[in-house]
Amino acid sequence: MARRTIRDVAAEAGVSVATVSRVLNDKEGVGEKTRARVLAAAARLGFVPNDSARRLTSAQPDSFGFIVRYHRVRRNEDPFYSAVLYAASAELGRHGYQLVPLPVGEMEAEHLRRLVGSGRLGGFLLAGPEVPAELVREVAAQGLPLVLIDNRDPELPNTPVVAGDDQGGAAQAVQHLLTHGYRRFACLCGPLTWPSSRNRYFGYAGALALAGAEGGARVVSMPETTEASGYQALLRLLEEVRTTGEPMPQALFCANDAMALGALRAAKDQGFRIPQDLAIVGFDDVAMAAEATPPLTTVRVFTDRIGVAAARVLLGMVAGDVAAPPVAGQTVLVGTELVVRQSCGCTV
Amino acid sequence: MARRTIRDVAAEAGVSVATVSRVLNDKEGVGEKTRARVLAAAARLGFVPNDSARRLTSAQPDSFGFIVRYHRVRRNEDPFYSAVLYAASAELGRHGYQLVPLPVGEMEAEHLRRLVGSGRLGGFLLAGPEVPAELVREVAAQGLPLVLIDNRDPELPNTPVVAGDDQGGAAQAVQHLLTHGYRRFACLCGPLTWPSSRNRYFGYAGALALAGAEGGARVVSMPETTEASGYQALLRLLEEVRTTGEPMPQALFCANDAMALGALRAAKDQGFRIPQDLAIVGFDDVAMAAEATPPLTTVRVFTDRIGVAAARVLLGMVAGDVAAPPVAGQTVLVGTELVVRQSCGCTV
DNA sequence: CGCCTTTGCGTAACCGTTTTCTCTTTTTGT
DNA sequence: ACAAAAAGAGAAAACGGTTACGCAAAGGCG
Repeated sequence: MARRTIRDVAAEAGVSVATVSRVLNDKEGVGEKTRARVLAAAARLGFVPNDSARRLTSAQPDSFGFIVRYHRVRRNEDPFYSAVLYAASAELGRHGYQLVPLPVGEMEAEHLRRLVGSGRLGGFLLAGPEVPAELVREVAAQGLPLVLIDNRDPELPNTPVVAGDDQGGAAQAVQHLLTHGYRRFACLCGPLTWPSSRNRYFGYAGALALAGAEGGARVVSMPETTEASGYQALLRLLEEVRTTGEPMPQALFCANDAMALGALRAAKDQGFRIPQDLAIVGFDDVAMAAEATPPLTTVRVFTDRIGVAAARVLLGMVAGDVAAPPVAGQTVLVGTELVVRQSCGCTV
Repeated sequence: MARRTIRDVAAEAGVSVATVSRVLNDKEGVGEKTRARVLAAAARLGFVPNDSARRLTSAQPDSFGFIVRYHRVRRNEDPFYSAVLYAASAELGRHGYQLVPLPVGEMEAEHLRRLVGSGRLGGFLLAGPEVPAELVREVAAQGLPLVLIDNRDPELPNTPVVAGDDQGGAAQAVQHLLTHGYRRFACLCGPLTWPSSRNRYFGYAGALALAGAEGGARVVSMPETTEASGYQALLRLLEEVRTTGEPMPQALFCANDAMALGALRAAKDQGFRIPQDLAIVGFDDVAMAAEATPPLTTVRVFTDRIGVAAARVLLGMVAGDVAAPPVAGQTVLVGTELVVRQSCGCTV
């Protein structure tokens, strides 16, 4: 079927093109009967409006950029944000927008300049804590809507943030460990400057303080959050226990599953039985978590929901698209879910 | 700075809009001096052409769809294709196109229909073996260029395919194992209907046949290629060895790192020393491979290059964009690289 | 040196929408 | 029943490019 234009629809319905346009854009000032007639004609002809022509006059943006640090994704190191990307893409697509993946390494390319320069970009989604600060500023300087995912930039105090509820999830995990009767804890995490590590630590420490657990909120912070870091972190913890003569923690809260898996390996290497000698819980619920020995109790992060939430905030920021624009400086926290397996001491 | 139009440039250069258009599109029929003058004027004004207006007349597509099975990416189960996506996106962007992520679950949405209906989509990249056949057919039925990544559909014999050199990489790995003096092998892999498992098995079996190794090309095929499958596969292999009374293999070739990691774990659980009692090599070179004990020797797959290659093939298929359109039915194999660590028996 | 073919450039129509302005028609108030 | 106001629908002018066509100047030829 040849492509139909608004004129074909007008002819088919016996009205003018202006009327068809009004009907298709839900503008008022069209009679009920005429409206129905136009709609029917459009459906009969299988009419699909031409985006380019529409954009030409209205000059509305038609896409958003999704910025993420390229090297992370490049070597299969972090599957996390691709789920966010897909979910956000689907949600924006539902509203007629496209989401363009913008790996950081390519930012300076002609592509981006054309996109921004031609006014097609309506804003940005910026994922992860490892995006260079100057890039964030450059993006912000475009004056376009910006939503941070799993990040937070002190220089952009009014930029909305969407993230998993790290603090709440961590508290939930610790509270579960407390029901097992454990009283001495340790936390293994990444740099406390990274929002996710920091918030998870806060949740852990807060829940412990609330419960009045012994020994305070012990923490081992590593420069990375990989499996290897988790392994090293446990060794370091053991070393500390040995030198200080303090009692060994009974339960370990790890800021992500990769670290938890590393700690689990290290603990087993050192002769600990898990969870009898040491309980471990992780965070994220990656695929491997369920397959560890013992299966890892962890906090599930709904990456797809984070993507959808971020997309909605962005949509709220482009004028006139959604009734309720976000409040300046707001943070949207997407709920988490405790997935109880066996590494915590449960025997399901 | 207010947005400049082609008319501004024409005025600035003292020529007509037609001439400016010709210069900007590298059409012939413009004098050298005039061309230079126009270019200078455009640069001076910071002119960026309006994509929508351009598309309105020429009706050229401006984006491509990247289709992948949604559920895989959703729960962080497969980071593989996101690297492909980003690389392809960057490459297409370099040529002025956008790449739109199209999770399979959303295919039927209004978004896709609009995209296809309004003629903006110039074709599709389709990643992975788990995309439903009827979807592939539906996409193919659009009559738009289609490139398969890590897939192959017997019903689409003339559709170009881009993939890693599974067979070559596997052969390379086996040849390396042969230099260690091993003569009895086994292969752990997923369904032999999946192109990647199948091709890796072929490379393994071929290299063995060429070397005349004992015991033929033993293989354990599992329905999945997860870490858990690898664990089970090794147990099954042991069981077979026990019941048949055949000698234990000396080296294991696994069709991906997840399975290799699982097999490694199982082997250690069964009291094998790696690599002294059993050598293991994997495929993919995921982040965890380097952190295993012992570090896993594996075949690195350049997911980013696969993305770029796929993008180039697609670009070659849209008329008039690249000089050399791909040959019908061609397959582009992206080279792999053996990463020697310690699980193969090397002591670096 | 005049005729014919190139070559270089400008004019204007067109692509498919949205939107302003205008002209009818209908509704409302008295 | 009549003027005034409101509502519905059409004509035409944008939007910012591309391109068919036409015309002038430059070059080739006998």
